[in-house]
Amino acid sequence: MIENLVLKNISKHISLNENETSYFLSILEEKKYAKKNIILQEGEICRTINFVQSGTLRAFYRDPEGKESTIMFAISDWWITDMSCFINQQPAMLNIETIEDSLILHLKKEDLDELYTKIPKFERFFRIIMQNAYIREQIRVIQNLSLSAEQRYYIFLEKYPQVAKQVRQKQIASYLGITPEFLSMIRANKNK
Amino acid sequence: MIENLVLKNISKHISLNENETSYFLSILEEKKYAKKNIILQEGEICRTINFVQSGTLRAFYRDPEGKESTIMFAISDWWITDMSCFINQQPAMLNIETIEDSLILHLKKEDLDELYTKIPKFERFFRIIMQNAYIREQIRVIQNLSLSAEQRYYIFLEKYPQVAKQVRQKQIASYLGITPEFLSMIRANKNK
DNA sequence: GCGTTTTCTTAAACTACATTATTTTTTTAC
DNA sequence: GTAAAAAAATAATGTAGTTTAAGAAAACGC
Repeated sequence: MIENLVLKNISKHISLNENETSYFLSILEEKKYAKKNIILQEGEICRTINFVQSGTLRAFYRDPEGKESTIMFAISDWWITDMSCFINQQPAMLNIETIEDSLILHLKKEDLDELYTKIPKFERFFRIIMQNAYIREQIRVIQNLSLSAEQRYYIFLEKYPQVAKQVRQKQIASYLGITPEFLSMIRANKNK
Repeated sequence: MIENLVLKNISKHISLNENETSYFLSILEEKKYAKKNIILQEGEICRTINFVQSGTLRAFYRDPEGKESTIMFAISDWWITDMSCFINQQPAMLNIETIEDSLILHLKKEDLDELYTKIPKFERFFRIIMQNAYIREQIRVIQNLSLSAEQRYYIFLEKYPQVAKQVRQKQIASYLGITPEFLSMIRANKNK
């Protein structure tokens, strides 16, 4: 069944009865995207938080000169959005694109706000999701400040081996904050 | 009254009745610290999340060679902890020190867990706190990846003018991920 | 208030990573 | 399956930020 994965994801932190489950499922909108589709474009209001049923997504910032910085990858079982713009319902800073064919569940801001009041347990669920996201970003900041590009690359490979297989090297480079050319040099050095 | 500030902080996102208020206050432990005191040392279990009534705090990572990276500053009205180690009740990666004489309210992990079950509104409160922290860190990652040290410095000055006045330049440099010498050069350039 | 310690500044030499350009390899489109 | 496009590798040159060192200014301890 299609909904299994998101319910399993929810059940890691809270448990729902039948009514709650069916209400929750009723506010999700499922959409299929082919690979290389933009699901959120910078400037556009970011209306949904998104659960990846299957596929691979990438969120990235594009600076005024066109240089891309990858902010996060999301694979099956992850939540992804431009959180800042989703919460404030403002034009997105980030772009989110599919890297593989993907099946996404969209949850609208207004439906989430209603969900919090109808089923307060979801406050707990998203408190934990936000907490984990904060911890992840904080660790990334520490690593960006204290480690060399080479160290960050090998940590990335260890931490996200699945992602590393699915995405282009230039996208990994842009996640690490280096050029594809320099990542290429790092990889060439490993045999020395 | 001493407790006013934390109650005002809470009331930004949820409202408490009298019983709830007094229960919440009863689990906070207030402590005074002189300037340059360590309130959390790396390696020690991080048992509390901390609210700054007054003063200034700094959380930093010290790498094996002794180089420090400032992860965050906290002034009056902010919450601060080593979130990763607080949540998992593990040895801290970070150190937290006072930069000025400070008055801190400590909230223990076990009391917070109980608070969530006794007054579920606090799930909402900390959901919002975590969400804001996540958004802040994500924006910091974007800026670290896409901007020069000079640009990051001027953004820091604009965003945290209060902090900038209270902390040493070498601490700002370690927040930006550059050496104090290079920050000094950036500042010298501003007149050119 | 004064000596000591820490921080800040300046400057020269150095390095991690960027840029540009070219070639080779992989992916994509039909 | 093959041509075209995109990505990856390699290498030379360039630069943002580091390191080291030394002097000046500010903060600290008593």
